[in-house]
Amino acid sequence: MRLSQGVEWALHSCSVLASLPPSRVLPAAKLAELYEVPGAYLAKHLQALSQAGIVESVPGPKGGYRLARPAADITVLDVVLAVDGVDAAFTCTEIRQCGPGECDPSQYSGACGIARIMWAAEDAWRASLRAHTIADLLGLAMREAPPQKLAATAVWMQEVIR
Amino acid sequence: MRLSQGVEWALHSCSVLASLPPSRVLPAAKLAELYEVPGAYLAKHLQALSQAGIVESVPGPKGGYRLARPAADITVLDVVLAVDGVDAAFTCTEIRQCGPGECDPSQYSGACGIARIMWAAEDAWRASLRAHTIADLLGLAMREAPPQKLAATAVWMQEVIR
DNA sequence: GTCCCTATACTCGGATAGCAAGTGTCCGAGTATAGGCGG
DNA sequence: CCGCCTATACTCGGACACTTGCTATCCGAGTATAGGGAC
Repeated sequence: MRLSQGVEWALHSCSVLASLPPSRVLPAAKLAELYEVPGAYLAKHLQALSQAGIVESVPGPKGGYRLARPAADITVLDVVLAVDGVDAAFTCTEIRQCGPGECDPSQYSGACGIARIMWAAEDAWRASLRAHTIADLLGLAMREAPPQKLAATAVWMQEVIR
Repeated sequence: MRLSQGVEWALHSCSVLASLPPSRVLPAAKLAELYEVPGAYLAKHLQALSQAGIVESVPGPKGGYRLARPAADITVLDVVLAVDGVDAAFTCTEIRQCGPGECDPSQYSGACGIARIMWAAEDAWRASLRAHTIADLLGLAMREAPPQKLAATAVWMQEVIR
């Protein structure tokens, strides 16, 4: 089980967008520059966030991205599902119904026990991610990043802000 | 995030192996027949379980696989990690250190906040899987499968058992 | 001087190649069995 | 009749193609701005 690289980028990007003044936007190219990642590829993930209604885009010059709602109303789970897809990691193919003594599917009450356990674990994973918001991420970064880094980022952002 | 198909097969296979009489074995080909899956591919996953010390193999005619320890001592997590790999789903590439104002890594105290949250969620997922054993799976199957299916499987197993 | 029009440049958005990992298959190494042979 | 030897057949184990999905990139559609011209 492996999580897409884009999840990390998307979470960091949302954290930065959360620090923008209201109604200001930041282009994808600048975000890519901030993290030294391929701009065109980061744009693809921001597109996914846009379609999920997490960020909204402003076209044209002076355009860019901003959060679509308050950072405290966006959970980490929202971002992860938007980038990585909403499908469950475990898919039950009902192989319990194969082999000797095949019965009518109606004979089985409820889902396969193995699937229930796997899905319960995923629910625990989702619940843990749902317990944190983008606002939490920004708070952590503000509190734990080196002061020198915070200052440099603030200066840089003043220059590229729209 | 997507879990390998082999995880489902491995869990079902372990559940069946748990129902074997002591010291008896079942060949991979018979397990594949029971679930109507490609035998050679299932063998690949059983190999992974063998290397992880979850099942042990008996070579030669009358050979096959059996659990390496009591079913109650094998957690679902053990099987999942053996088949899918032990690497964390989320990998932190420390992109927080990139961009303007780059500092010495020693300036950062502890892991990135985003990584901590993602890893905590994975811990919750692992804990949920660790709470169930192969013995639980067998119990569920015995209790919930249609009686007709249970009987047919028991007959089939008497024929192919080693 | 002011207003309007046009050309420009910059943004997002989706469609297009490349590559790694999961998927599926095959053949070789090793061993317990079954049959034949000798005593 | 009993024991030993050999050939056999069946098992696991690792090495080899193929497909799906993630990774990375490019070009076209749309818009706000800036400059120039007309009034």
